[in-house]
Amino acid sequence: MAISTAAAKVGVERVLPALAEPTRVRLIALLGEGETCVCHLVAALALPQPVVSRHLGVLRRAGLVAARRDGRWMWYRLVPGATRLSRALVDAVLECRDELPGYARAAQRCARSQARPDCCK
Amino acid sequence: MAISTAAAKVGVERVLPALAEPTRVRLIALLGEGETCVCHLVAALALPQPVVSRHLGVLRRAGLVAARRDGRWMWYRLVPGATRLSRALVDAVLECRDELPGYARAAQRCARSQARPDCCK
DNA sequence: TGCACACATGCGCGCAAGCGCATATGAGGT
DNA sequence: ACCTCATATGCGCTTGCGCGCATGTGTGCA
Repeated sequence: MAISTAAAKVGVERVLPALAEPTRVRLIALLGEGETCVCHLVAALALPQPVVSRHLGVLRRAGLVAARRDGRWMWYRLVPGATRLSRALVDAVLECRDELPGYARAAQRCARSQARPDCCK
Repeated sequence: MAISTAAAKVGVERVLPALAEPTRVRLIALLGEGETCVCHLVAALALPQPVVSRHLGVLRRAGLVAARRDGRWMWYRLVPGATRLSRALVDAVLECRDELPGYARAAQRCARSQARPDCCK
């Protein structure tokens, strides 16, 4: 079962502010590639772990992503069809992820991090 | 010619923060009904005129709306296809405008304001 | 049970965003 | 020219947000 604090009814006015942050937009874009462990997201964005964790919490409370625990690791994924609005917004972001400043490098770092066999099993 | 300070290349990171404000989302929703004079928007939202004007400025600089002067009045409209992203975002907002808190009353006040013949000619 | 690791959260600070207020700008009318 | 009206903008203040840092929580392992 997911942890995700059961956001359920989030509402428009909570989803849009969640996407107002460049780092959070990049997180959405990265998660568009598939479920990802937090350690890889930290490596991808080259930011301190508490910063990434906080942003993930905002996205989770906005109902945009969900978390799953696997041992000591947490895996985050996009929530596919939370709301029509959130679906449309996420799709819009994913469609233009190549325009995001620094996204290419982040995705590269994310892939490199996932390739290392010494983390997340 | 429109006034709109030529936003041209706006970018994702500027469009999304512009939509992070509930008042600005309601403005987008109202303008989805068609070109509207500022005085009607002020009446619709029941907010001080400088507040509305400021939010319109943010939306204009984000490339989401454009302004046209008609005598002493300013008419604002949605910019249809500024970016694929902005189009998708605006469409998403328009599709869920009925979920916006207080939007129904605002639209009603906007219609009433437009019905009065003693303003905006 | 004690430690190590991965992640989340409380606290304090600095900065940017929004608002209220007054004022500037631009257009029309007399 | 002067005044009026509609809208935009400068200023000071308050509030919220994001960050750095330290610490708490949950899990696996010995």
